[in-house]
Amino acid sequence: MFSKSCEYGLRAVIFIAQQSIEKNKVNISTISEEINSPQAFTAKILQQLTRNNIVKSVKGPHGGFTVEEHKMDIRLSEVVSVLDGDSIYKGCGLGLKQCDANSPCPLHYKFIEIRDNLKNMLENTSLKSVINDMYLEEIILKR
Amino acid sequence: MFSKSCEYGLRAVIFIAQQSIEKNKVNISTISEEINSPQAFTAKILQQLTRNNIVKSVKGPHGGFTVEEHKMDIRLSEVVSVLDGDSIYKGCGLGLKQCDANSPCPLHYKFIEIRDNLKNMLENTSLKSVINDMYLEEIILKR
DNA sequence: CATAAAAAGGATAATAAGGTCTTTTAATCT
DNA sequence: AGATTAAAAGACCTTATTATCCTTTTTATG
Ligand code: FES
Ligand code: FES
Repeated sequence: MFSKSCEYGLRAVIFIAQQSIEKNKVNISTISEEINSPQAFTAKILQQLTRNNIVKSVKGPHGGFTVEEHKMDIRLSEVVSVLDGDSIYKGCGLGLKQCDANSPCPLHYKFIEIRDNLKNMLENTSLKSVINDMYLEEIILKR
Repeated sequence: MFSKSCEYGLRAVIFIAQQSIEKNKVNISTISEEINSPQAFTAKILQQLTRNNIVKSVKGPHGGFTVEEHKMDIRLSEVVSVLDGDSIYKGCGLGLKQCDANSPCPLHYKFIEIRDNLKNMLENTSLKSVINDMYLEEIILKR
């Protein structure tokens, strides 16, 4: 469904956001431990997220990553489109160059329903709401 | 969503099935032209589908591929699991090694809903029904 | 100001996915 | 039987993704 980058990226952002709420900055080695991801690769992904203003990074001693208060409202869809582009929202399920209701592929109508559900789910899910849900039940970011 | 193999494979099977209903065998070069896919690669994919008894192949002059009458009832889910395995039906959206409601990831409940929709769609869609739908409207397999 | 901590950036390596080519096997038709 | 046609099989190549390593830059603090 998502690329590895995107999977790690989502887990990382969620972890950082959660820690930011508790006023903690977290560094890459902590992040990759807590979400069980390859450290250097995760650093690369976080660079992208930083450049796209999804997370904030601070260099130097006591530096690390945070999600700023006003960024808690961003939707998971934004994280996904930074890391995986938007082909998942727009592409044809059978790989045709363009998905278009005017000349649909055999799966078009059935597929766009699922694709749109995914899109809506990601667009309606804010980082904040994910974090809130995590306090209601034992939720994990690594296994 | 699906791998390239799976996209080409689904398109190929649908094309072959459609031709089989019209009593035509089709060879690889026709298939790859009609679904706009790389020929040699498509041949590889069809080998897999043949080994898994989804399509039937006949060598030699007037050979080619067909979908036999009694195979018209197979579900798209079978084609997908032959080509892409079943991680798409079972895997965690955030890439955890196992998806498990007992220790869910932050997206678990929202994600399994979409994943199950996809699964059901594929399990409820037979090859025959896809072909039938194609006679009702202008549907395309290449672009 | 030196030092240490941390992210950023560049280069490279490993693996997987996507794709091609050549040889072998089998069927059909003179 | 021999020529021809077509798929099967396997070796090989290419590209993209995933992952690591190492150097540079930034910055807080003693
Ligand atoms: S054309 Fe294939 S999903 Fe729309
Ligand atoms: S644990 Fe992640 S989707 Fe179920």
